[in-house]
Amino acid sequence: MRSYDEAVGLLKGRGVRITPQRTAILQYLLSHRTHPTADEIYRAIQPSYPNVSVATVYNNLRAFQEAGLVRELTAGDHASRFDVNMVPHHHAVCDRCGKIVDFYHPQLDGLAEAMEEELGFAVTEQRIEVHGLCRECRQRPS
Amino acid sequence: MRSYDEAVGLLKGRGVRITPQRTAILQYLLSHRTHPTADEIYRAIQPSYPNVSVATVYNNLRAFQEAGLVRELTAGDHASRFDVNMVPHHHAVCDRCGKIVDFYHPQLDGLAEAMEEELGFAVTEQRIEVHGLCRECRQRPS
DNA sequence: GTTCTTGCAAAACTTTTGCAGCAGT
DNA sequence: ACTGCTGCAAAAGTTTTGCAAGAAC
Repeated sequence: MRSYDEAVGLLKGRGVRITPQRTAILQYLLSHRTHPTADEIYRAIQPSYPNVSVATVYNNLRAFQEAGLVRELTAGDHASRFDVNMVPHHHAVCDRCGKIVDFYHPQLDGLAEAMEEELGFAVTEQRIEVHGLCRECRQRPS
Repeated sequence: MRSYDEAVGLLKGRGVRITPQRTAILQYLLSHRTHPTADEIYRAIQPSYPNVSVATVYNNLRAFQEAGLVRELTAGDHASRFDVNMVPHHHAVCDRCGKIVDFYHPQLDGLAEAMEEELGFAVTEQRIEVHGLCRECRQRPS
């Protein structure tokens, strides 16, 4: 998912109404590709929409998920994180600074087919997370 | 990690004391390779150890993690799950019955090296989760 | 004996829910 | 106008914490 218009088009196509709150959440997700938590989104849009509630953020993130617009991730801490990038990709989570870098590696293609053959498992989603230290944190003393 | 004795040896080697509660948790993990949640473990050992507290289960799962004996997973629901299998492997989560099947596929080897070269990222852990329907659930009507 | 662990209750935090009023289509 | 969304507060669920008493080494 790249542009706001594209995202709104998708939502409308699935019968999801466009409200100011949803616009705000969507804009935040699209302009901060940092895989924020629900609470981060809430605090970010709070100044401009002083009366959005946390519940609304959760409701809408779920609505977006059901529409196939975002996925829910987990970075190891105990709060879900959300990702609007629907192009297949994976995540490198830095365990020191918490940053999540998207990456793609062709080595991981074909896994779904292999699993279907070997285990009879019908894959609907791959969730590949690699943990470690990013380039910057490696060069910094602990 | 395969046997109880092996696990206890590792814990002792790291200065982790062996208590009845820890024994119970460990035995449960080793005999139920179902990647239970903290609460499942709590309820399972409750009859035999009527006064263990949930806090103790959490404390000990964390102690085990720090000793490198278990890893924390997430199956998409909002409770952490715990895994004693320290042999490199991945997880196929059935989104209908919740079962987690361990699997290993050589296609996933070498990923860490590739990431180090391309992104300068020092990988400490791979967390590969595939979601979908298991063989049994596919054959069952929804 | 020393130090780590337990157990309790309470707190902190994340996520969901019910429902009256409101807004998008 | 219809239907779905919002916002509030409250509930449900998960995880952490403080501390005195007890247990492992």
